[in-house]
Amino acid sequence: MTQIAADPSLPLSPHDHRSCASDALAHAEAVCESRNKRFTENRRAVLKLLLDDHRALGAYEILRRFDWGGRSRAPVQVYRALDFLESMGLVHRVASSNAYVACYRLAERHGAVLFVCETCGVVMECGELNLQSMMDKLARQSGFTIHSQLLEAVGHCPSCARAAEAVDP
Amino acid sequence: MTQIAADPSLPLSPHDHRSCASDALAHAEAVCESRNKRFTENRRAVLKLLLDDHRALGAYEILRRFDWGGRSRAPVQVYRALDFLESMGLVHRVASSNAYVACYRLAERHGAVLFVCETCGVVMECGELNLQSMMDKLARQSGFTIHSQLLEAVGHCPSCARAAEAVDP
DNA sequence: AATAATAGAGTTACAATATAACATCGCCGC
DNA sequence: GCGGCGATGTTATATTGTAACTCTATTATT
Repeated sequence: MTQIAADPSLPLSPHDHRSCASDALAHAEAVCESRNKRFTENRRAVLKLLLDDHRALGAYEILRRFDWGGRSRAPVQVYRALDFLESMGLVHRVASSNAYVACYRLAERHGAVLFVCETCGVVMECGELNLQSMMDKLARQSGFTIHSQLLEAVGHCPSCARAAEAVDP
Repeated sequence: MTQIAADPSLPLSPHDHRSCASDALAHAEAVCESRNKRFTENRRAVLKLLLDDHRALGAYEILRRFDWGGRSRAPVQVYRALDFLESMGLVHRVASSNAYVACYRLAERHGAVLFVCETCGVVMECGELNLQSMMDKLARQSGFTIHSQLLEAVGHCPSCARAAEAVDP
């Protein structure tokens, strides 16, 4: 299994996105293989759409872009693929905008800290485990048992922040 | 302005909820007063419903419980009140369940770390600022500017955790 | 290869959540 | 009183997410 830890600021810096996306796709394939799950055409197609860039897409945006080839447009299909991909740790749900973003951290199933730019929509993902363990610690102090965490911040990515600065200094 | 920092595990421990709720209501009144905002009947009524206990309610659950007195049932009204209350820091939105919970930390406008029990629905709120500043720090390292944070954990409160243990050890 | 078991796809219909747009009301300062 | 403005009331609609059921494809078993 590949175990490449992507630079968190990857989406913000210029890079060869074609290989970035194809690596992630190959990784997805490997992950499914290793867990005896089927990486079907629908699942692949949805992931591919999300891998187009480092932005989050809503389920209905995916629905629109999806090639239905004569079949009837059904949100269910998209949600099923998304649920599967999320359970495999290949995409993350962005709760603050009801959207989904491909995961480029080619590591095992994991939580994520997401930074979402409210202007351009780019999503930066950090693997910062300290936050997650602090959350765990906090929970344990009160007897809480955590099943899943949600860590997001909404704001401006560096370039949109500069642009906003320029307009409203 | 009152500045009482509630014990984060308040919702989990037996307490005089009547006074707990009425304190929060009085606080809300004071907050609005001090910021020259009107604490109208609709806003008060929605907050009162949320103050019934330490659980989150969906907007449509509030809609159902709301006393409309002849007026037509409109989600908009509920959302408007919720938006206002949230902007005043009197309620928090629980993104993981599209719901809203009253805030019992009688302090100035603030973010929150929410622990949500997926069994009984109780919401525990922590004022842990370390998490928030860690998030800020992480953001700054990548040039991100944060406007708002979303910190939630879903799991089991102590008593539901014990119950789950008993069933499935 | 035939067959049973199961996971996924396809389809229709619908539930749940949230907002747009616009008219009207009521409070506050003048 | 009146003008401005924030809040309410109303209708309609947009957006997001599931239920329920059938059918097909893949895999395991014989």
